[in-house]
Amino acid sequence: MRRQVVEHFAPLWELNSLWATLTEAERLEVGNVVETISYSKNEIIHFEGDESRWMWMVLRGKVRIYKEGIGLRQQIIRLLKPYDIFGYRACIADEAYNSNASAFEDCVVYRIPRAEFIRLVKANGAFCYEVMQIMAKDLAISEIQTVNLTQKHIRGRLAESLLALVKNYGFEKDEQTLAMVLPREDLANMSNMTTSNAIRTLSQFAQEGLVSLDGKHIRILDEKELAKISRLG
Amino acid sequence: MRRQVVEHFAPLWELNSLWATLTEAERLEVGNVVETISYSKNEIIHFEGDESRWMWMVLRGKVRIYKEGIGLRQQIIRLLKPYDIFGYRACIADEAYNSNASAFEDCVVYRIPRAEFIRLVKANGAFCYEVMQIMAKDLAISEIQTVNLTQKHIRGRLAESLLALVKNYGFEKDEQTLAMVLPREDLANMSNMTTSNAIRTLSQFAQEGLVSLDGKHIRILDEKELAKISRLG
DNA sequence: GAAAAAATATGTTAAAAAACATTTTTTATT
DNA sequence: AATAAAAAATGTTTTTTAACATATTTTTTC
Repeated sequence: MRRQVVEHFAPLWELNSLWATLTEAERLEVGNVVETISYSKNEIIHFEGDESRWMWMVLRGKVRIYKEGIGLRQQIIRLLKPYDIFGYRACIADEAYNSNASAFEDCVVYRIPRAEFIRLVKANGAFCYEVMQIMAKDLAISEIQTVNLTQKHIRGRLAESLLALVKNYGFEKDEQTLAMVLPREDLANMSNMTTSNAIRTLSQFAQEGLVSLDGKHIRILDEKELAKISRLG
Repeated sequence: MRRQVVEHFAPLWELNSLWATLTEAERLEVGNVVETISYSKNEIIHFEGDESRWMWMVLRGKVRIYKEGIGLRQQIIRLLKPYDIFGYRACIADEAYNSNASAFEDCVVYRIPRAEFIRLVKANGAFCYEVMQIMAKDLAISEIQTVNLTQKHIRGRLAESLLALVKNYGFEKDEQTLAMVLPREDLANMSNMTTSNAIRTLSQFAQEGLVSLDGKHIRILDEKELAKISRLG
C-alpha cells in the first residue's frame, strides 16, 4: 500500500546536480511541499491519462514507465533507478501523463506539486537548463528506441535490451552478473516481443554461450558478440 | 544547391510565439547572426552524427527528419512545416544531431549558431520555457510513435500516418484532399513498412472507399473509419 | 517528343514472429 | 511440507509482412 514515509532521507539538493541548482530560499520552499511516499512492488504510481499533479523522483528502488497499446500489450519506455525523475514531461507540456508508472520493486519516491515544479523552472534558469538537458537525453533515447524496436529482429532487440540494462544498472561484484533482476515478461515488454519469444531467445543466447542463466539472474558472458547482434539487427 | 538567400523574409520574432519572447537587445543580437539558406528538393540539410553547430527553423517548404537504421532503411521521425524548429535537441544535449534532415521540397530555412541559441536559452526564461514546451510535445509524440509503430499492424500504421498528415497539414479547399503531396516511399518510411506494402495497402483503402487516389494526391473520404482502423491496430 | 528513369501496381514466395498448447520448474501460500 | 499459483521452457501452427519478381504508368531528361 501507498503510505507516507517517516524514515529520513537526505534532502533533494544533496542528491543530484538537478536539485543542487536551487537557491536557499527555493530549498526551503521545496522542503515544505515535497512528499515522501513508498509503494510496494507492482503498485501503480500514476496512470496514463491522470492529470499531471506532481513531478516525481525515485529515492529508493526501481520504477517502471510503460505504455499500454493494442490489446493491453505493454511497452516499457524506461526503467528508472534512484535519483531519476519522471512525470516532469507532462507537467511541462501541461498535459495528462502519457504513460503509466509502477513500482518495479518496493520503492520510495519524492513528489513535488506541479505548480511548485513549474515555478522553479520559470524562476531558476540553472534548474530549468538541467531539466531541459534531461529531457533532451530522454528524447534522443526515445527516437533511437523507435528505430531499434521497429527495424531490428528479435535477437537484435533482445541483445539491445540486455546491453541497455548493463548500461543502466551495471554488474554485480563479479563484473558479469547483471545488477538487475527482472522477469522475462519485463524483458519482453522492453523488447517488443512476446514473453515466450523472450524466454526462447534468451535460452538460445545461453546455448550460444553469450549469457548464462541462473533463474532470474543473467550473466553477460560475451558483451562484444551481443553488441554485434544488436548492431546488425 | 545550398545558397544564401537575398530575398527578404519577416524577422524571426514576427513569426511565432517562440521568437516573440526575445527582448529588443536579443532581437538585435539574433538578427546579426541568423542566416537564411535555401535547399533544393531532397538536399541534405544535416546528417546524423554531424556536430550540432546550429539550431534551425523552417521558413518555407517542408523538411523531413529521419533516421537510418538497419540496411539504410529510413524511419521518418517528423515532417516539418514553416516555423517548425529542428536541431534544437542536439544543441541542448550538446550532442551530435541524432537524425538526418533533408529538404522534402525546395525550401528556405533560418539557422542560428548553437552558442547563440544556448545563450538565449540560459538568459531568457520565457524563451527557455517555450523551447521546453516544444520539446515536451516532441517527446510525447515520439513515445506514442514507438507504440504505434511496434504494436499496430500495417493497416493501422498506414491509417495512423494518413491521420497524422491530416492533422499536420490539413486539407485543400475541397476539405478532402490532403494538403500534402508525398511519394508512397515517404508514406512507407513514416509507417514502418516497405514501399510495396504502403502502395498495396493504400490501394486497398481506395477499394474500400476510405480514400481516393489521383496520382500522389490523396483524398480522405472516411476519416472516421480510418480512425477506427488506426485505433484497433 | 522519344528514350530512359523513376514510381506505382500487383502477384508470389519466404521469413519472421505471434498465437496457441503443453510441460516443467520455481515461487508463494497455507 | 503440501498445495496452489506463477513463471519459465519448449514445441507446433498460423498470421503477418518482408522479399522478390514483373508489369504498367508516370515523370524526367535529352
